[in-house]
Amino acid sequence: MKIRELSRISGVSTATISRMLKDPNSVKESTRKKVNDILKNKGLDKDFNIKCVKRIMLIIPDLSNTFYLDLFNGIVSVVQKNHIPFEIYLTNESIEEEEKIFSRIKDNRDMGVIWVPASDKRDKLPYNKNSNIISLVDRNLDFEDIYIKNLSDNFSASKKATDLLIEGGARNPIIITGSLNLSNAQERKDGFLESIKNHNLDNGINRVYYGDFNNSESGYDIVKKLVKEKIEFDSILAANQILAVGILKALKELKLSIPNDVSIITFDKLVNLYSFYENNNISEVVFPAFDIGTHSASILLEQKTFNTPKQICNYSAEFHLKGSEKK
Amino acid sequence: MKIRELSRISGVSTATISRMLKDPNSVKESTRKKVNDILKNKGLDKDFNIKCVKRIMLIIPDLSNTFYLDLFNGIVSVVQKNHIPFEIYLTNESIEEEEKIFSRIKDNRDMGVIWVPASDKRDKLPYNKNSNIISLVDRNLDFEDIYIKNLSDNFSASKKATDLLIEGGARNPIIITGSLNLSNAQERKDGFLESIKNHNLDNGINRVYYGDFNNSESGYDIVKKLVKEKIEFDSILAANQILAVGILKALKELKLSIPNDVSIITFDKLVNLYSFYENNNISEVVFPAFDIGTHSASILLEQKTFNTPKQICNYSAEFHLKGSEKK
DNA sequence: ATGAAAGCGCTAACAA
DNA sequence: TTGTTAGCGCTTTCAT
Repeated sequence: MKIRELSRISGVSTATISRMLKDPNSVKESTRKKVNDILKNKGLDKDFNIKCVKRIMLIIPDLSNTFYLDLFNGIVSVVQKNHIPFEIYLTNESIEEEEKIFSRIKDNRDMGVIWVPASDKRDKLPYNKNSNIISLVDRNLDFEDIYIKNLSDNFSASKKATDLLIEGGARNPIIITGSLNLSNAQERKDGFLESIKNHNLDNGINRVYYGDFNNSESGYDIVKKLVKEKIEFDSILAANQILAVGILKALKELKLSIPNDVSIITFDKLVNLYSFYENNNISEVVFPAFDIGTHSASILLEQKTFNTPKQICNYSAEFHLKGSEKK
Repeated sequence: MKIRELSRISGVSTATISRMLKDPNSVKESTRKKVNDILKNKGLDKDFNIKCVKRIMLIIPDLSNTFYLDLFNGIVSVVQKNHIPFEIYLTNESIEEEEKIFSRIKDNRDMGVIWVPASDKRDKLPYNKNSNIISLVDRNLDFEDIYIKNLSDNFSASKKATDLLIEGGARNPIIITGSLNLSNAQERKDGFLESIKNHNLDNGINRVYYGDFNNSESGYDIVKKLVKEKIEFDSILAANQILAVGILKALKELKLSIPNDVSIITFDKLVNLYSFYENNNISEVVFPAFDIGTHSASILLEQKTFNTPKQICNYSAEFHLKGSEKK
């Protein structure tokens, strides 16, 4: 099926059809409807993609943690069902790599991009908002030009997790979070501090320790150092899965029991293949990564124009409570 | 830069350039060289892709195990360096899904496909060999028309692993492998049996047990059942990582010590994030997944024609010996 | 906002 | 194997 044929059966000129396929908004609503109805009735949707976004690209730091892998699988489930070409690029948290990737697609106006930014630290966006439709995921950026955001409500989740720890008997909780370059780490810290304040606990800011979201050893080192320097704590909020692994190892070596000596909640799923082997009873704060993936992809496919209104979606965490939060 | 311009500066007609870009072999070597030299000298390689494969697609069951994830990362490292569009599709081991994906790309002659087949059980190939260039990975298929294969030498690796177990003192080794629908499972069984035969151990075929490569519980159940039914064994070759996890859990619950009561080697890396937390001293048979990924991608990008000669690459395993194989 | 018509860039047919 | 030429399909221009 060619434009000329569609023009013939719809009584609309080839030029108008051509315009419509490139940018639906450049054609009057009634004309568009006429052509679309014909496409639907004759089942020609496959020949002519009338959507604004005809393929999707995922730009993401890596696929090394379960959140990203679930996110990826969610996206795949949508693109595969809709027969949408799907590309993936890894930035390895490098802004330069990210810019290279964006520069290569700047002329592909039919490309929708699902983007997990490499870092929050940047002066400008790496793309032109008139070239690509972007669906931001997981890490927030403070630019006016980002219209679609799929974010985790880290602040509320962290606040609630801390509430649970304190209501579970913690008198002296701490948080071990990641670099403040990451909005996640920042927001999880802020939610923690909010709960601390609400419960009238003192020394809020002194309860915050900074590790590395990509390095278990940093969590391990922090716990070991605290104990060595006799800095007291009776409860830990681990701000991600990778830190939690190091923290748990340190607690084990120090023979501190969970939850009696130290209660704990961690962000992210600790479970994976090995959960079959190793029972773990650590309470988790889990964001619906798969759903975030399906939604961030679907919302791109629904776009009919570049002039999209702001669509900011905040996902709430699920709490998988297994007892480790209660003394 | 357009064909017309290249035609002008090279003194070759637009038609010939067009032909050359579509299939380099349709143009005389000297003419091709003349045009290619101009492209190189003027740095126009970016405008005209003179390769046969202009983009790469990975068709793979899933990304849930470390072998596939490493393979994926190897491929990504190549496509990203070469600025090659890269798509990925998951089949979830469904041949129907696989056929759908192939049918959608059958007219994209510039697409190179890296393919991990969903299953060995099939009557015909799901693609036309004149439409796409395929690089088969990990699972073998017995069709004449597959010219590029990147396979693991499962037979030799399994034979050597079994040799190590027996030389380490095993008198009564068994293998727990996967469904015979998978060439991996098949070949690992055959390598095991070869070693058994070479060492003049009896009852070869009775030493083989079949679990499910995707289900740890099957490995767990087999070990439990063997002990319950008092079927003796003093050594296990676990034919993949997922089975190994279940096997290890069963051995732990049965209080069978490794390697004294039962020596063991497993295929695939057991290490992952949790290796930081959980020390494991299990010997592993590991294929170079990352390298297989880079090679299977590179070999596609090097193709200059559809009439490619057979290129079958067999990768040897690395043995990460940690003592669990020696009694 | 639309259609007629010209234009663009690539490909296929054909002849040498 | 190559160039000429006609053609195809889509886009852009321009006039209304």
